[in-house]
Amino acid sequence: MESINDAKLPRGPAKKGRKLGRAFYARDDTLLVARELLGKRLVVPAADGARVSGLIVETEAYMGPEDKASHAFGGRRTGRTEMMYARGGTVYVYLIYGLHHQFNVVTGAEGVPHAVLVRALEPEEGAALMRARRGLEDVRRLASGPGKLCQALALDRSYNGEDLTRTRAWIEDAGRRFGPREIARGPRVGIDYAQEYAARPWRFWVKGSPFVSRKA
DNA sequence: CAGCAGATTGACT
DNA sequence: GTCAATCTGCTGC
Repeated sequence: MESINDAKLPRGPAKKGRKLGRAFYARDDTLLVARELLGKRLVVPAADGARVSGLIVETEAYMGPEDKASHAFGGRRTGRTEMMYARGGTVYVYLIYGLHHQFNVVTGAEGVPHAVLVRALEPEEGAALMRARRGLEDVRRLASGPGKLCQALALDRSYNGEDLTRTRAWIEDAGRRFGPREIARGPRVGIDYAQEYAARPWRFWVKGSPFVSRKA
């Protein structure tokens, strides 16, 4: 039986501006995908076709059904979490605290409920539109949190189930590569209830970036 | 800067 | 009814 993880990534150096393909997301090492998403560019075209984008500077890995912090812990399947079981490269967006959206990238093979939460962006294209949507000027605060970046890029539940290899939203190589010394890792945010999983260092961020949701 | 209340929907960890 | 992968605006140091 052929595994989806046998899929090969494009050989040679990653090409700047190239949209990431299925093979990037479909790997079963979700922690690796979370790390490698740092420095990639999340792009969401606006209604007029203008690009609104930012470099990913902070991510978190969620790995159900083992991970007590995951919505898919214990194999839970509900209307909300169903998309976590889709194949890698699928978008999982949900509403939290009744008002904030959270943008996740599903990883692994279909049936494996792993995902990476994108927690912060360094704004690039469309900063003016982001400022208007966020109602503030400071570029460091436009997308420095999972709820903030969804507001800045106008990501809502209509993106749930979207395919990142298509055109409604995607992630592309930005020609940025961070080595181990440029990446920090630590416990995930807001999951104190997750017992032994609360301390797992499954949050990754670009060391020293002023665009992350928190420095430590 | 820290601490906290409030907003408000989905799931029951 | 309670709490959640959050954020803002307020109070008070």
